[in-house]
Formats: sequence, structure tokens, C-alpha cells
Amino acid sequence: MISMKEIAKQAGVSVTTVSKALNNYPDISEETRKRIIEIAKKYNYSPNFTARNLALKKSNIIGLVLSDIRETDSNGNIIYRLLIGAKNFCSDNDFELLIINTDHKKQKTKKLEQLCKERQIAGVIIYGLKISDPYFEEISKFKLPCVLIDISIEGNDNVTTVTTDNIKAVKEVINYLYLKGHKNIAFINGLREAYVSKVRELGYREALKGLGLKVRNEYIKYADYYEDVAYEKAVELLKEHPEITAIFCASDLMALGVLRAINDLGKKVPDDVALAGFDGIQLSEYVNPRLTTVVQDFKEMGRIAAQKLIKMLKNESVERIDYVPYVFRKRESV
Amino acid sequence: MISMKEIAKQAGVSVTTVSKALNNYPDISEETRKRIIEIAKKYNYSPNFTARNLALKKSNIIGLVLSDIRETDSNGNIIYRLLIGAKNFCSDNDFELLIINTDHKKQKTKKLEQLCKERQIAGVIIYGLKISDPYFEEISKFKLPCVLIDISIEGNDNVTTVTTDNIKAVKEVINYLYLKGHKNIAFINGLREAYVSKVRELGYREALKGLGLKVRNEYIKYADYYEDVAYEKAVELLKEHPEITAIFCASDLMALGVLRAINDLGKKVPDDVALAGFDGIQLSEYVNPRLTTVVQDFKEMGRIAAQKLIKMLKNESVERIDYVPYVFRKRESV
DNA sequence: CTGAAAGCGCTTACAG
DNA sequence: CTGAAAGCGCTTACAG
Repeated sequence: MISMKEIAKQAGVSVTTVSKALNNYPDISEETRKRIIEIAKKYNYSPNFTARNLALKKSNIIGLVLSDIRETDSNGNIIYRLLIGAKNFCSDNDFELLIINTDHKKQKTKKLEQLCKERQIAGVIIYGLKISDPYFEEISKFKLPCVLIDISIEGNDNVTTVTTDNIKAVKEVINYLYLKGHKNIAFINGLREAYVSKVRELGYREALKGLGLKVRNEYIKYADYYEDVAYEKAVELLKEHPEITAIFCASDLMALGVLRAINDLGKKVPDDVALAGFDGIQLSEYVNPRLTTVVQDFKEMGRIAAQKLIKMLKNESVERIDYVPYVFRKRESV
Repeated sequence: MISMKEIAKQAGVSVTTVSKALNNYPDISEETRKRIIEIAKKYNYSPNFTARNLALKKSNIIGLVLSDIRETDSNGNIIYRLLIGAKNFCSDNDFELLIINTDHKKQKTKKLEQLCKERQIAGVIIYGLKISDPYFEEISKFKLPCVLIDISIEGNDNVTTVTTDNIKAVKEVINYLYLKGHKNIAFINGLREAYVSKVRELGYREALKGLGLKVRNEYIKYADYYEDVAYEKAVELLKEHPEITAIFCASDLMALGVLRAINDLGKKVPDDVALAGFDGIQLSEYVNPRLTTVVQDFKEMGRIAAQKLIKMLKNESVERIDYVPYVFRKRESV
């Protein structure tokens, strides 16, 4: 609870001198510096960051904005890893990480700018933002440094992106399915409004074209990242198009629903229908058969995002978009 | 970026008046209040909480201290739910939640008190603390309000606890196993230093006694909450004591290891060996057979912890210990 | 090398 | 009903 004022009194110097001594300014005699540090230690002094930030008109607080987060465990896994990655980097660099929950509705009520101002947030990392969200619009003119995860926006130098190279990853999956003899490959995509959905669909389409296969729109379904919806869509697909021998899902969770659907239809994975997912959630390696999937490195994504944001805060130059390495894990479902 | 000073200028009043108007003090004429609020809106004013907190010498920041967290997905699930629960409650009550990572080693370097002072933290919620940790000692004389999750300490009114009624839950499991005809029930416990391990073991012992069964120390193993270690311990147990027909694990993750062990020994769950876990992680309902377990409500635990801490900060009275309801989920593994 | 003074954006007892 | 002044704990140009 001791303040600089108190230390100054004890040391018989001014607060200015204490501040300088404690902050390693050069223009302090070794003798007084030592004395001051001694006293600080003795009274277990720790600086008041709040006051410091106020005086400096800057802050060391980074906001991790989570938008429209579904509180499922699969999602929890992902967010937890992002969080840990970002948090660890922040800690190592004397930044604080503040979690901010929001959703489409809340975004209409209060602007991101205001949220940040109130809390003296220096910059934000955003996850879960959709193209249709109010913040998406706001971000295009945002004045604070901002790192988007899994979504991209152009024309504002304050905003950069960290993501997986979705197109490359999806192509790898589709090419592999083709290599395994599949020609009729369906695609169960996530939420239309999600940026990654668009990109993954693009990858799917390009991959098919690259292989000389026809893209059939009937083979593409949207299950909004819900396991149950994916189940339904898979049933539809397999009933209406019995020629389908492989299904690629834009998330593992959806793939689990599809797996159930295939089983319920009396078919077997991978013999009757091959199945591949995306994300690399824990469950993917515990289900039977184990799921072939693209394992994203969310912890690293969080780390890179924090690192990038801190660089931006220091006016160091960064790439507009960074791709975090993924691993295409081939398992028994294909 | 506009401040009260600016608003005051625009409105032709003093900063004092602006402060009072914006904070709904009664001694302001309706007319000026309206004018000030108008201007504040027009310029999209938002208060600087940092300055506010400094002036009031209080803070609305709560620290969520995570100690020695294993970055596994199962753990991630748990922490994510705790976090969401606490975070939601904080948001609804105008408190901020700051994540703080620590571990046994870090705890030796810097006291919790100092961590809190630096960041102007009003109180803390702590998860993952062990009896052998430096903070445990410090907490016993802690001056800030503190809510411990899954660990208890007596003699300091600033410290309270939120947990599952582990003894009751464990007894329920053991009684159920007995009801299913099992008399030789082994117990694979977690980390000795963890408070919940002690309590769950107590529950196990008491349950057996209550049923008139003998407690055999050879039936109790410690796998430190590791899946792999649990695998090894299960192999030992089943080889050395073939009469064992049921194994209860202090965590689901360990139960997964045990499940593998049983399978690898050519036995079947539940016919040869019944298996029960603890926690209710997502995997517990996806494995085959699905795991009988005690489903803890971590989100609620986080919520209650935050609620309790905020009450303590407001000097309202709270229970020394709160039990969060759990659900004993009977599934095919028993 | 040291310190008085002004300032960061807010609050609040006090006087008028 | 309104405002000047002091204060929260810090920093930093500036003067000596």
C-alpha cells in the first residue's frame, strides 16, 4: 500500500527523484538510487500501474474480444487454446489481457471504440467476428490497433489478420480424398456469415476444379457448425445422392454429427463413406474411427496474434496477414 | 477521446458539475443535467474508468488466478467453463475479469499481494491452488477478498470457498457400484497435493465403511490426474488384484486411461470391470462405453465464485463454503 | 544530480 | 444549484 510519496519521505528526497530512481533514469546518483531501492524493497513497494498509465496516457491492456461464442466444449477447447497462447505472450511482455464478451446484439448497443476507451484498452484481438456484425463495419475505420483471428479486412492499416491457410488446407484434404479414389465428394460447410466458411468453400471448389471434377452445388450444404444440423444434412445428402462416397466437413464437430448419420443409415466409415473434418479438436482422436482432420494450432494463433498486436502498438511493421501452420492428420476415417 | 473537461467547456459549466450530472447526483438542475448529457452523447463521451478508479481509490477488477494449469483439452474445458461463468457474472455487474497465470515457481518470486496491488485488483478467484503452494500459505493471512475454487482454508474471513460436495458425490458413486454388485472397488486418485484428492479419498473410505466393506490401501493408487499414469496404475491393480470388479477414478481423463488399460488386458467394461469417473468432461459421453461419472457444473462454479467475491467486496455476508450442485450421470460403463 | 510544478481524467468535501 | 480546490499515484519538461 506504500506509495512513492511515502518512499520519498522516508528517503528524504522528492517524489520526482523516487520516480526516476525506480524507473532507472540515468540522472540519479548511485547513492540515492540505492537508498531509494532499499526502502522500496523494505516496504514491499509495487507501482500503481493505473496511475502510471493515466500519467503516461497509455495502457498495457489488450482486449481479447470474443464474439457470439457458443459455449460448447469444442468451442471451449479452441478459445481456451487461443487464450492461453495470447495470455502467455502478454505476460512475458508485461501486457495484460482482458476478456471481452460480445455478440451481434450487444455490438449494436455499444461501439467497440467505446468499450476500449472505457477500459483504457490499447488494442484488441478479435475472434468470432462475422461479416454481418456491426463491429465488422466499425473495424474498417478503427483507430486502435486490431488483430483479427480468422477473418480479414482490407484498407485499414490498423487491422491485420492471423489465420490458418484454409484454402491450402482444404485443398490438401480434397486432394487426399481424390487420391483415395473418391470422385463424388460432398462438403458440409459452417455458417455462411463466417469468413472461414467462405474461404473453405472456395478451397473446396478450387480443389475440385484443379482435379478436373465438376463442382455440384447440390453437394454443398450449410450446417452452421452445429453437430445436429450436420447430422440432418448428411442424411439428406446420402439419401438424395447415394453416389457420394466422401464427405468433408468444415468442422470436426459437424463431422461427428455426420459420423452418427452415416452409422444410423447403416453405412460404415470409411468403407462406404469416407469422412474428414477440420479443427483438430480433442474428440477427433477419440471417436471410432478416428477422424482425419486438419489440426489447427490455436495456441500458436493466440500467441502470434498477441505478438503481432504488441508489435503494432509499438509501431513496428507487421504483415497484413499471417498464416499459422496447421497439420493435416490422416486417420482411419478416410 | 473527449473528457469531462471538454464537456464542461462546451456546456459552460465546471468539471465538478459535469461529473455530478453524469453520475446522477441529485443536486443538479434538470436543465443543466440535460444539456450536459446531450453534449456527452453528441461527442460520444465515455468515462475513463482508470482515472475514476484512481480518484475513488477502488477498482472493479477481479483477478482469476489460474495456478499450475495443465494445458490439456480436458483441463481447457473445465477452465473455459469456469471462465465463462465468472466472466458473465462480472460483465453483468460492471466488474472486469483479469486472467492471471501462475505456478508453484512463479509464486515463489512474487507474492499474490503484489500482483494484485500492481494491477489494482480488488479481489481474486483462485483455481488450481495446491496445499503445497506458496500462495496457500499467503492466503491464510490475505487482506483482499478471495474465493477459492476446490480448496478450502480456515481462519481467515477474507477467504471463502466454492466447490462440489465431493464427499457426497463420491459416496453416491461408490454406493451405486455396490448396488450393482461390486464389492472389490479400487480407487485411482489424482495428485496428492490437491485438496479435492484428499476429500474424494475421504469420501471413498467413508463410503466403503458405510457399506461394511473393508478399506484396502492396496486398492488405492495415485495417478496425479494423468491419463497415462492411470493406465499404468490400472494395469498394476488388475494384475495384482484380479478380484477387483470396479474402478472409480477421481477424474474422467484418468478413467479414459483406465478404459484403455482394461481393453488392453482383454477385459470388457462394464462386464468384467465397471468404471466410473469424475468431472463430466465432454469425452465422457463420446467414449465407448459411455462413462458413468459425476458431472460437475463448472460454469455455475465460476458464476457463484464471482457472485460471492463481489458480495465480499461489498461487505455483504457470505457462506464460508458453497457447494455447487452436481449430477451423478449413470451411463454404460457401470 | 535534484526538485517544484503541472498534468493525466476523474471525484468529492466544502463554500457560496 | 454551482464551482474552486485538493486529491488519487504517477510522469516529465524545466529550472536550478
